[in-house]
Amino acid sequence: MNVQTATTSENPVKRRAILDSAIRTFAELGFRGTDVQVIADRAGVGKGTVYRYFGNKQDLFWATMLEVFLRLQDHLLAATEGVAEPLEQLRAACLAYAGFFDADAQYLEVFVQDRAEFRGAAPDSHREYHEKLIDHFAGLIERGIAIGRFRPVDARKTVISLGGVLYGCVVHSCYMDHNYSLTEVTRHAVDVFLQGLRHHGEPSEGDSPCGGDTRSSG
Amino acid sequence: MNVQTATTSENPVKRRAILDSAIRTFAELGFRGTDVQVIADRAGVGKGTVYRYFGNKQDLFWATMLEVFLRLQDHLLAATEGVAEPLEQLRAACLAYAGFFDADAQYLEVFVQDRAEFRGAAPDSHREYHEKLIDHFAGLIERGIAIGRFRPVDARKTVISLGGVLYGCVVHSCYMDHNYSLTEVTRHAVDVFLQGLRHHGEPSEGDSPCGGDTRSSG
Amino acid sequence: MNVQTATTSENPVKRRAILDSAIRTFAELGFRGTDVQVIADRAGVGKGTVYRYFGNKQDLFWATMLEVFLRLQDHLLAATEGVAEPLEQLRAACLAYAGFFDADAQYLEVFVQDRAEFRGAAPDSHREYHEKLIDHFAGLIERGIAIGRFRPVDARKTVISLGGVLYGCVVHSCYMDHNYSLTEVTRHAVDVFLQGLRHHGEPSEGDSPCGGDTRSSG
Amino acid sequence: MNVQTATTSENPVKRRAILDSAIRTFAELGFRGTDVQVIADRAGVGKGTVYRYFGNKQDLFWATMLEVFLRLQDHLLAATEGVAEPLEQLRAACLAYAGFFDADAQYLEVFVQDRAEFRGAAPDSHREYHEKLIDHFAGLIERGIAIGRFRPVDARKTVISLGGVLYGCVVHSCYMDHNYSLTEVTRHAVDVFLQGLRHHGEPSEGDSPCGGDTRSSG
DNA sequence: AATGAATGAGCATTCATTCAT
DNA sequence: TATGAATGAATGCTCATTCAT
Repeated sequence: MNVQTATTSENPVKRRAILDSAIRTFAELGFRGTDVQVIADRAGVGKGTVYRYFGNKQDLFWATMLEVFLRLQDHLLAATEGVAEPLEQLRAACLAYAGFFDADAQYLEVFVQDRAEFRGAAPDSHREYHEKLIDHFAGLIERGIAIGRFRPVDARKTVISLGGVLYGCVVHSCYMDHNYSLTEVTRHAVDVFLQGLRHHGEPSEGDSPCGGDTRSSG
Repeated sequence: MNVQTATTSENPVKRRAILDSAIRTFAELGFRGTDVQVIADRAGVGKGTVYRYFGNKQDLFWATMLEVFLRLQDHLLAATEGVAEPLEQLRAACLAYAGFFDADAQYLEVFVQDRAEFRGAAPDSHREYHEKLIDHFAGLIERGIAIGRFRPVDARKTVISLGGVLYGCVVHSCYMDHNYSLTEVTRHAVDVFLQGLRHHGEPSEGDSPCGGDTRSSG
Repeated sequence: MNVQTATTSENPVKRRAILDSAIRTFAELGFRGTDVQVIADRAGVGKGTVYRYFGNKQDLFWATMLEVFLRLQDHLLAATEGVAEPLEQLRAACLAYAGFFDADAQYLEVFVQDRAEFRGAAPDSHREYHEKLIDHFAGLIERGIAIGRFRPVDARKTVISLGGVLYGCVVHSCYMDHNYSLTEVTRHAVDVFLQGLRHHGEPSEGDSPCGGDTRSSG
Repeated sequence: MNVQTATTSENPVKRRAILDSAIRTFAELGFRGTDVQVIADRAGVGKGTVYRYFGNKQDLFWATMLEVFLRLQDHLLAATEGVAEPLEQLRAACLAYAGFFDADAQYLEVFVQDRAEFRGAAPDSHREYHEKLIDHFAGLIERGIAIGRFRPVDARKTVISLGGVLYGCVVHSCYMDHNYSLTEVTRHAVDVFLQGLRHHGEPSEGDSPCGGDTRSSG
């Protein structure tokens, strides 16, 4: 599912090593704070090799960002694979989102750096990946609406809002000394959000209104 | 409501000029990308003066961040002042949040830089401000629960989640080529979220379920 | 006779030290081969100071080149000051030209670097200095023609040719293992050239045809 | 007339391609500014091949320089082949020199780079070529003196001076905004110089004193 | 108190050269 | 023999911070 921009004979092992090193280093030091030499050292290659493979620091960062995005995407799709119910599929994706960043904080910081340094400016190729993922989940919501699970909301706008919700919860979680974990906060937000999305003709398909732990604070 | 760290005689006009210049410059160039000389130039003071007033670049940034936070806080409190209903007060605060950053993108970028560069690490003084604000809105929710407006959720966790929702919507909005404005996306998220927060014994207090434009996409 | 581009308070002593260091270093290592750090070290200032005073390496070089040009110009004008006869004045200037570069080979190499790296491209300000000097000597030749000392040649073209002759002799002198010194070769070329410039109605104003050492090779 | 340093089997076509590419690239970018990769690319060979054929960048440059020198030498000798009169032969050689560089500015820049980067330092083999050429023209002048065409000058010194004159005129020509072409300036210098070389017992062998265009400036 | 000249550590990028294939 | 991937030393320039005036 990954892309290979390799024009000439490139060693995929080295490419991967550099990318892993870049994720780690950009996450740790930030984009501006990262010395490419450090990435090279940690990847076990010469600095020149990094430039051979990725052109310059910015392109290297974008390749890094895309790599993280694709890993996230794989993670999300895998998490929703066996789930049939639209609402439960959505919830599964949301929890997978939280889990992805909770499991590896490096990925989170790469996302943050991307926003801070480039403000969403990215090669068009990246945009297309975003679009596709948005479309995927918008379709999911459309289906949920069609079968009466969701209120008749603007599906696309809802996906984008939900993206903001998820992004904000994981990124913002570092701010509070609260005892709630990243996943906990995100789960709560998702619970409430999905509850707000539900169609009101029927109170609920199960017993609990929106998942059991709404009140429990862990 | 501002803080004065001034040890000796300081000119508040100059202090304010530097702070305004810092907001503008950090927002435009980022923390690492900002040359303190530029801040000084734009403030019309010497570079040494900037260091006299704020010690070093990082402390200057934190002072800048606090200034923005306080302006946001003033804005939020002002927006909720006359509102009686807990839910409507909450909604008003949320919309004020969106409006604050929509009106001046500089504030947004300062927030983003803070997260990217310092990851929530900030002097304890800042923390206290955050805590107070969280407490304020947690109290609001508690009251809403008490009078049967909200479901019996964990108030504090809900405030923190809502903080993430708001932060995420405004910060993430730059990513999509979507036609939705920052405010629009945020309003939608807030609508859904607040709807999910409502107590279900009563369908709604007014006519519209959660604000009129849930479906409209313009 | 030097220019001071100083906009703010600059230390002329430091400026001069940097310029001297730059002449020495560019001459020794060439433009591309020169590390600005070396110039700074030899000048006894920080590298940042060099950039403060001259902006960048190229501008520093041009300032260096202009400095050398102005020193040469001073030298030429001083050498011709007391001489009345146009032809003798011209000869004196030519020998002064050779003497200037013979006395300090650094100047020569700076000229060479300028040609090699910038191919005559230079700020307009430099051009004006060149023009003025050419005009000066063209006027001299015009006068020599008017009083019958020189053949009726194109004065301006002759000055430019003579410039080439002088430049070529001093710059080219390093190529041969010949025993002739830079000055010797140049003097010979000048002798022959000036002889070719003379008006032929009168054999010579003195006894020797064009200077005594035309044949001597020591 | 070319040299073959080839130790083992070398492809002369490739060698020539590299040399042509080197002439073009060194002329365009300068010695230090030239990336050997570019030479290889333009020659259509691998970078390793360039190193196989020429050892290192400096040796490649010297081979390039020698190639240009030999082409110039061929050009000069060809131009003087049918000319009998020593003075006219000399003049023909001088004009051929100007024409050589006027026709292809690349050659000129290679010469300039050689002087700037290596200051005449070159393998002894090169020196021998220079010597031979100097001897050739010195002999010409000796003959001219013997038959009373030239004044009794030091022939060798005169050749070297003339070399400087020619070199200076062509190299220096880029400096002035004057309207004179490289050839024009050189021709004028040569006219005057040769005129100054003439024996004065006889005013002239032809009608014009030193070539027709001494005054014309077009 | 206010200033800005001076500093030098820090970093992105290039390119000559090597050597495994 | 020919190649080009890999390397790391080298260098132009920036900018946070200091301190003499």
